[in-house]
Amino acid sequence: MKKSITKRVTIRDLAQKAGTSISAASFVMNGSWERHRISAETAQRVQQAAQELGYQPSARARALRQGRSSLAGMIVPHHRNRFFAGLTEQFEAGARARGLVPIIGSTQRNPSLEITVAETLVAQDVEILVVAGVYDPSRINRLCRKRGVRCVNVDLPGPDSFSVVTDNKGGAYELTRRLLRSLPKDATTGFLGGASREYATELRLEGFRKALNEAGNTNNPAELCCGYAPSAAHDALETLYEEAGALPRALLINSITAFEGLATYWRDYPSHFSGLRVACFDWDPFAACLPIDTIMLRQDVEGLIDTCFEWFDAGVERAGEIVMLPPQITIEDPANLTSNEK
Amino acid sequence: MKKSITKRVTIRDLAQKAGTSISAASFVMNGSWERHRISAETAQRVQQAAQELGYQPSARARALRQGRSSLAGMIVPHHRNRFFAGLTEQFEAGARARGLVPIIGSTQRNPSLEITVAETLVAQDVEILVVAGVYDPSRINRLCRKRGVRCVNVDLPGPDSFSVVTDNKGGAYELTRRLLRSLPKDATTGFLGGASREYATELRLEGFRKALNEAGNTNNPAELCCGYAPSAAHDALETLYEEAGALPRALLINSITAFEGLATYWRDYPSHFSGLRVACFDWDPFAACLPIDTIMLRQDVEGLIDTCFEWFDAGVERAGEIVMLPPQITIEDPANLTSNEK
DNA sequence: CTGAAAGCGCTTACAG
DNA sequence: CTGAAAGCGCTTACAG
Repeated sequence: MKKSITKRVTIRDLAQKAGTSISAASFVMNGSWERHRISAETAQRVQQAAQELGYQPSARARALRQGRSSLAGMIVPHHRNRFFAGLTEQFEAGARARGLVPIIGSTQRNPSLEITVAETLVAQDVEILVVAGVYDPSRINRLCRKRGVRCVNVDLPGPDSFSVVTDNKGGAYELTRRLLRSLPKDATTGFLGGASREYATELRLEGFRKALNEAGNTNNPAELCCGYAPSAAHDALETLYEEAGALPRALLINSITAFEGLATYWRDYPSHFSGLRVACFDWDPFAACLPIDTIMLRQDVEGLIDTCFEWFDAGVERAGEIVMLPPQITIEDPANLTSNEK
Repeated sequence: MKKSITKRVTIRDLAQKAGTSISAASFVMNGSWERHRISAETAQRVQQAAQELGYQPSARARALRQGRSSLAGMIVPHHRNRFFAGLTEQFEAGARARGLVPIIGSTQRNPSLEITVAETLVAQDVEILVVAGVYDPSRINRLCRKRGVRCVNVDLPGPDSFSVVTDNKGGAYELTRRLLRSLPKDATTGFLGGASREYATELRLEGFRKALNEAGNTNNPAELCCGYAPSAAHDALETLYEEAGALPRALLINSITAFEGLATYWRDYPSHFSGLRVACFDWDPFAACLPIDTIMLRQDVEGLIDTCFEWFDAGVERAGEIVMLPPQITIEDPANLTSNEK
């Protein structure tokens, strides 16, 4: 005995109202009625009835029957910067272009939330899972494999799935080279943010050191891998200043969140920045407006996601393979990048 | 070049492996086995088998059977600023706390995408739909009503659903009052961004004008409702400067995206800003570091979303009712605080 | 051209 | 205590 207030309009109601069989109604609703030689007049009646009833098929019932969910899942740490916001928006667009409904879960860099979110997405039978910026992609990769979900890593690669990443070493190398231009050969330098022993940070450090070597800079750089929190970056700068009596002439900032700490430090002590050049491995429109001598790099957000979908479309697994994308643009004028803002 | 054909593990496989009936397996899997007097030994066997098989129930099959999807939907324009990023993160947390899987769709302020996204969410049978920053909430509200989906508007209210919004008029009034402090009584003023005839913009304009009136400022303010695009705000400032020969002494910026345009304009012409005070109806950490004399307001993102869920939990419809929340914090750039207050 | 029927993977009232 | 069976709302091969 059902006693729901608004009872769902089902395909049965639709068929009844249109005076057709259920299958005819189904064929009309998903556009295959001509192929099934339903008469135009019948199709018309069904569409009319659907209109009047406000009928819309249940995506879940359809998915269950068809064995495919039409859902596309993605995991990111959060949405609070342009890199992740760009990834998720591109992901949404790519998913919709393929008739998939995007589901994005954020994990706040919390390892246990990561696995929980992955499990809920897998339980929804997502057809693809894009994993970005998690603590341990392998666990998620294996979970997906077990459940037959196609999984791809972005930003941080893993041995158990196909991965697509930015050329961290090359990008950091190029940034550092530009940073050192027009500075004295043995200028003091520093690297701020990220976590040592972490994939991206290590590679960026390598690129940073390589550029220093090539420039013949023999000064020991300050390497401050203080994590991603803005406050930690702020404090690291403060300590550095107190110990050395000055900030380094050239600073490579590893991630926009660390740059946030630098911005607040700059606001507190603008005079400490005179003659100082900064480069940042990421981009933000407001950050680019600060009157700090800064070069910003923008990762190829669109390319990263597009590559994931191309891999998905091709249907070939390529587990363990890593595609590396060059950072797209080195930004000195952010004005041309804000055009897609509304 | 191989595609693994992993057949889905169903509850039937689980029951078979554990040597129990399907219903027993089901009871064990969703934790109600004690209530159904399944022996501990049987439960143990089922859990063991589930572990070995990597069995996880299909959320969609369960949803279909139970008549509830455990999905929570939200619509936002995009994720590229702290206001919307904050809303979606709070929404995710609230949904997960209730055992719901969050699905967030962004629409890039495109009216036809808005309705498409709403339809896909409704087709997924979301149990609640939170609508923020769309062009026309009413259409979506009606769609939901027809399909029995509980719908709530955030930011922009509508007559057909419960709505929760920031106190736009009060916030703008307060911002403007602070803006005018220590400025001459008849200082030139301006309002930049948003769209005239739009709900939030009109109310903020009202608050702005009210504060001007109270201050006895009889100067005609420049009201530039140029939309939300940073480039439009930038151009509006440029035009204003050319026409008037100077920017107004006090500027209220309606939304952080318009402030982005102001930031780029400031970068191009910092000298135009001397003696100028700015207030912004939104907040961004980098924007707050710019050396512009700025007061920023932060909407109560947490409160807005929490109120939605409280309404959802209560189960009462309250269509047409509007709950208004005061902006939570007024953030002032500490760099500029020394001369003023605190 | 159209309809009756099986079945996707679950849950749960009911019978044993 | 446990199992057989109905049914959620669809799709589609198959029979008529």
